[in-house]
Amino acid sequence: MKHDIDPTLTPMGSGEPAACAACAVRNSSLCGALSAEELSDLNVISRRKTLKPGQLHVMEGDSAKDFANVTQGVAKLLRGAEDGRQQIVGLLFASDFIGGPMGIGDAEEPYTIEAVTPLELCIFPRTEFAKLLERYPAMERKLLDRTLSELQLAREWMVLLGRKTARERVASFLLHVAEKMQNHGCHNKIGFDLPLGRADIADHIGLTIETVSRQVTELKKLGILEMQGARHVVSYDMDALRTESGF
Amino acid sequence: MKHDIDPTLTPMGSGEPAACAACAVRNSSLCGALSAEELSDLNVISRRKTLKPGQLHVMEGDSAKDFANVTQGVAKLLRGAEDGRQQIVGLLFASDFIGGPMGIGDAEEPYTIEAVTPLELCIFPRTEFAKLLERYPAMERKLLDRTLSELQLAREWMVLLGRKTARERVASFLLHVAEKMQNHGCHNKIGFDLPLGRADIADHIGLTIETVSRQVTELKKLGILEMQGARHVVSYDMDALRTESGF
DNA sequence: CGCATGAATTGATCTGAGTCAAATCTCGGG
DNA sequence: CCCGAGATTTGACTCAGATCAATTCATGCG
Repeated sequence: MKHDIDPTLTPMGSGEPAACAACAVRNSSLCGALSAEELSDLNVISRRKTLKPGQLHVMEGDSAKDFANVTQGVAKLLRGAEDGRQQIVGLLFASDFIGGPMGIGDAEEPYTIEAVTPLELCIFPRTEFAKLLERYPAMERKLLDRTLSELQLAREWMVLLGRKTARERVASFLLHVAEKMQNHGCHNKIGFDLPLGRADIADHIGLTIETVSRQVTELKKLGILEMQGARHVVSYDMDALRTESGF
Repeated sequence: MKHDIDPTLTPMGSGEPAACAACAVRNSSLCGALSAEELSDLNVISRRKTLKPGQLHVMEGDSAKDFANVTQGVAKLLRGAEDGRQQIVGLLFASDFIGGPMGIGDAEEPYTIEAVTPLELCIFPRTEFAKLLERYPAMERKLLDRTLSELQLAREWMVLLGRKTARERVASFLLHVAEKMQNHGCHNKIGFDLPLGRADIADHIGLTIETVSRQVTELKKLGILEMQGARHVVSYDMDALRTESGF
């Protein structure tokens, strides 16, 4: 457990006037809905937060204090039971937005959010950000669009968890990560890194570590992919991987 | 397969000026965001659609033509594979809103929607409804809130599908339905009807018909509930049911 | 550069839920 | 009220994936 290490918080705002403008996810995140001038409204309320792998951003049950944007790295969204069983209900990549219940009043964090790689967040106090959403409908619309795609993804995952075999789950997971992580390669052959270890993969696709491992081995034997270390995947045939991923 | 029976479509609008005002889900649906006068904007574009159990409202892959409100009955939202496996990714009850991707352009229906009980929908043409959303931010906000709760529910279901045992799944499902269906009873003892048959329950919680049936039998043996016919549940101890439902 | 430690793989065995196959129940229609 | 089709339950057996138990591998550190 490395959960006790304190994350780093850096104020932005007036000191760095162009912080938002220079942001790596400026265009792909919610902020993309704002013009350069409007952006300064956001700039003044934002703070940067840096987390090391394993550190928690928020914990299930905490009172929700702010919204955030992921500017770098990968985080996992998880729900756990006392007995150790846990389910990763989502992964957060650069430009993803964090902000569960939108009501203005108090609210509880529905999930624990933990950094899986070094993580950089841009956080906004809850009430102030809510005001901005009201002022800039384009941003609220963008949030709605994103929420709808997350809903769709969650339901996709319900199909995976409810009806797919172990093989199909692993193949689907690899395809999902390949899409999200910048990868090199072309056509049918690409390489990419897994942000998660086997334990987290297992918790995301509803299997055990051992089963994940065995399925990866089988995909290697089928000549569909090759591992370079435990984290780097090279797929020789993405189409075949797609076939293995089921419907 | 009863899918070929045509549903009934009735125009509303000018002929029935007060149609919306008299609507059963007036206050609990999105429309609750509108004042009595504003409601007429909605009234003129809405049509009523009636489906019998088993009839489809839309099919996965169709081009999305409209949004809708459920005014009565229960529908299931499902995604299927060619080989017969299918997963119910959600249930729609009275006052739930139907409208997947919000973009103004063309879009595909992501799921098949099928009536499980006699169903009554209030449908709105896609583009016209989108315009109304822009005109009435309160309605758009309400849509965002609803979408967020659906996302939360979907993730809850991911936990069920990914980590819960058969017993826990059946108990969780019963609790979910008990909340959604109007039920009579008090305290710890309540009775309610299951809108779904065993096959649909199985497809919703990622089990087989037989396993669902066996788990229901066991819950009976434990004295937690009693069945009156296959569809009516009487639970003598909701707390015990909650315990069985796992985390 | 070797060593230690946690992560990943592999193997052997077990088991919860699936599959296949009958009963049995239920309920609408005649 | 009875009948029959479809839904549900029950039973016997199987199997995919879990569990338990060693290896083997990778990587960071002294």
